Amino acid sequence: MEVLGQIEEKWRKAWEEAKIFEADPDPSRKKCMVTFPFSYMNGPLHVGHGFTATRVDAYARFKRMQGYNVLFPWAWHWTGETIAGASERVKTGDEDFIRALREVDGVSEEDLKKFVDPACMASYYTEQSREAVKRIGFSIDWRREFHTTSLYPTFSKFIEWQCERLREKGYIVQGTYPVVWCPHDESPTGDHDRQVGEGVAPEEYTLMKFKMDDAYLPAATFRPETIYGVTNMWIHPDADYVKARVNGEQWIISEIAANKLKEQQRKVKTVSRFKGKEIIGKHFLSPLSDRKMLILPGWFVSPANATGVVYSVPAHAPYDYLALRDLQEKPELLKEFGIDPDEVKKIESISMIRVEGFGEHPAVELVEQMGVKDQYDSKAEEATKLLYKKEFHNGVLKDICGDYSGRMVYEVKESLIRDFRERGVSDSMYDLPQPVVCRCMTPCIVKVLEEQWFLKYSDEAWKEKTKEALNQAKIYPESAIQWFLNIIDWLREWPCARKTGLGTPLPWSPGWIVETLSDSTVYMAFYTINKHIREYDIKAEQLTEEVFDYLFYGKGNIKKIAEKSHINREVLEGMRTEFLYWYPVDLRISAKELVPNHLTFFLFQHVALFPEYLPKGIGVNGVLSIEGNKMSKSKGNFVTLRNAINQYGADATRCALLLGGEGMDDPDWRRENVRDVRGKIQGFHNLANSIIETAKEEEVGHLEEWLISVLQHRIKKVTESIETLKTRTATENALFEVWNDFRWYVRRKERTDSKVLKEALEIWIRLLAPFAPYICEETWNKIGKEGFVSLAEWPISDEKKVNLKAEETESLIENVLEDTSNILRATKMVPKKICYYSAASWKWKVYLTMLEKAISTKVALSNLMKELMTDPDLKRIAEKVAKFASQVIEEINMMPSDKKHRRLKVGAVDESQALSEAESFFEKEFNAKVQTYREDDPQRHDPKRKAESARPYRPAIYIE
RNA sequence: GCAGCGGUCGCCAAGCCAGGUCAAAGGCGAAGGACUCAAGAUCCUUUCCCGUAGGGGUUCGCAGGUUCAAAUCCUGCCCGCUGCACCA
Repeated sequence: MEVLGQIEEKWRKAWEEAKIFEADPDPSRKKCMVTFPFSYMNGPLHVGHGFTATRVDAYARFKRMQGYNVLFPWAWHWTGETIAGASERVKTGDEDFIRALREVDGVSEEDLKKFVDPACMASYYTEQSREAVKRIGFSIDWRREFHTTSLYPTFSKFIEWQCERLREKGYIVQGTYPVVWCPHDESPTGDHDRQVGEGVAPEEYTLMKFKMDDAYLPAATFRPETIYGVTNMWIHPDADYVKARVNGEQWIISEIAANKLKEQQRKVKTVSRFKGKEIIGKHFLSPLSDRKMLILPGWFVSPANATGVVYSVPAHAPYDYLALRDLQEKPELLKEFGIDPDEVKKIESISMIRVEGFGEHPAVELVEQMGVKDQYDSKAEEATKLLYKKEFHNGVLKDICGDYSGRMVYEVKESLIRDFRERGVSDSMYDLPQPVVCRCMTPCIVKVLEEQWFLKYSDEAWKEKTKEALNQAKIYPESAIQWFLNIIDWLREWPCARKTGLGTPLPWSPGWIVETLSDSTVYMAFYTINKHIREYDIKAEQLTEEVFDYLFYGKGNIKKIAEKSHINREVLEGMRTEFLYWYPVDLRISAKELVPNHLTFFLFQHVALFPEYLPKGIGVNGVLSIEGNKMSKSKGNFVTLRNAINQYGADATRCALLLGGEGMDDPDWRRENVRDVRGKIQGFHNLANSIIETAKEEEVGHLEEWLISVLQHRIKKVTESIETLKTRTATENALFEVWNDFRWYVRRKERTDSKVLKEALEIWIRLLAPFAPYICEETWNKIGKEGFVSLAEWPISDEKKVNLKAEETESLIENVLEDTSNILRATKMVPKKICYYSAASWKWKVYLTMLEKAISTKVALSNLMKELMTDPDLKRIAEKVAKFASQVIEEINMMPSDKKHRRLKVGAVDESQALSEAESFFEKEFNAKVQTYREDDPQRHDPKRKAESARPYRPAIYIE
């Protein structure tokens, strides 16, 4: 381990000194720009990042070896609320959080003190992570590195330019929408920022406006269609209500509701304050029929829910029925409100929805059926939900429902809400169906956020073009394409600015900061020019819109731009060249969780801003788990990249990650596996060394031909796999399959001193280099090659070196080995002597004839025999021929066509020679004397007359 | 609920799109053996069941279907994982 560690350190330094990963434009070479989404610096990089990034790096290294001019840049994401929030938690002394920083991230006390400044925190993790990225051996051009936010002013200028261009094209618009809002943080509260209420979103209630004296009772409901069945009103007798002027009208609502409405763009002025009981017993009018009805006490009513005013439809709402029944059965409850019990008794349910499986009054039936006791019974909630669902999907509105009579509820719901609104009989308000509490422990409300900035991902034309962009790109794996298409359709306006957190202020609206998923979409273009910005120390002020327009669009007069910006003309041209050379992005890879947001935004924004430079490839991979569990700091199974490298080394970490999985499957990080892979790396090193040290034998025999031949297939497989980002398959082949080839060779040959073996090793090292670059660099050097393997030429599969005969002969030997062992196992014999009999040459003649026929048609025995009998030699032994043919006919008909072609091409194999040559091998394997004969050798030793059962590729076997 | 991915011989994981080479790659684990004074490393064998001659039987989430032939194609079902928006 110690040795491997030193090797890695040595080569990392060598790469750095030789600057081999610094890539500059070179028109004579094809370019390849690969990227990994910059990671968010609220913590150290972990092995999950490592997984995706290693895929990028393996591809980069592969392409570099293929001769491409490869650029793999790197940057850090600091934008957003999270770092600011984390820093805040340090400031306020959140013990759990601080413990995690100490224990998981290994932050020292001294550094911890600095974390009260979010920039220091981000900077700390950036330093740490850069170190890890270097040590794992990613082939990065560090000259282009940066981090986001206004703390990196030149990048901020780029974001400003991006926003301006988007707005100019009409892709950034303003809108007013309701959000879940934390009054303390003064910002929207996303799902992950919540202590309570995951998944809860603002819902719009319809408020039916019932007239009462000089005011309205705006009763809240999700089912305004039930207005036709209203019988009374519910008010909580003990809750606080107000009469308030709301946008010019007098409303009677709960006090809580009045406060809520203030946040929803309503002018609310409280006129008077009172307990609910004060209006109970009064009468009000239905907005549709002028029917006079009674306000009754409803203890189930929550003043915290919507307006705290509820109208009653006992025929269709279990709560309403229950509450009414309670009052009718216990008239004493009415006493304190001075209501005449007879008037309440006279209230009858009004049936207005017909629904299959129920009679006139579904709510009544359901309550009886489920045995709900009263309005306080928890089963009432259940019954309500059930009935709502039923009536919505299957309910038909009855004749008393005016224009909507005879229609299905779900059909008319939307237009009904709109109609009521237009006729002025209803209004609406937002509220949360369940409580939401922010992480800062403040209960959240709904706020209608005014004039927020949105990216207009709802734009149909934009969507269409984005689909085209997707279409022209290579997506790995292909199964992700459909997902992307769905996401493109599904996206709507995306809020692209926030009020708080780190980031770049919107240039035209400084109170707003560009949000994280919006400043991370086209920044790859910034890599191309940041090299110069850093080299020539170009200041943010110099990076005007005109400069960017020139660099990215070639717009404007360069002379004037150079003068105005005080950037050298040559420098500007160099930057322009650099952009033109590197763009578009050839490959971007991320975990699949970014498909519904970042990766799709990445496409959208390139369509908008760089339509000539659309991304060429996108890779999506699974999400890494740790020992089968989701990785998380609180679970204590958080594995940082740094720790992984410390424990197992870079090469082992890389290979273990790559071997974990490909496609969209979730790979799993297992200590056992990594440890083992580390052993393999060590083993490779040892084997390579022994081959290098002993190579001297010049002779090229059958086994050498075989090894070089099979290696050609491995080259092809690895090349194709990595090209299509099947990184697991690629690594598996480069590491294990090639290893097995070498192992078989050594086992058969019983020596490792062939020069061909060393040649084969040269191929192997190169095949493995993208995955385990350090150990390959070391062995490449040891084998005596000049230069870095990182820059060596990728092996090319050479058809001419494929030797089918050698391969088929070798597979013959393997078959014989296997068959012999099988016999030994079945008979439980300990062999003293083994005899092999190779098939007679007439059998080969028949066999090959059959193969040839089988290429085009299914071979029938009768036709075949007719043809064979035209050959006088065969005719003489017709009986034997017929017997043999019938034995192999099934095998031949079942044989897949490429195998038929192979064997035909190879023709007759000299099995006798092959077997004789392998005699000593078999003797060693079975620890017995081995003799080989031809089937028709008259001198053969064959007491059990086995020889005649010999078939091509299937010699007969006799064991004593 | 909507959408995406998946369910393979102890575990991880290929194969499935282009049906026969599939009892089904590779890795791990396990058992046995070689080497060694010993341990480790390495190498070999076995690892669904049966079998005294290279063979046979039962398998690829479940149930059907298509086909000479299905892990692979079709239909229905069951079970996991992930995403679903003001947020990285």
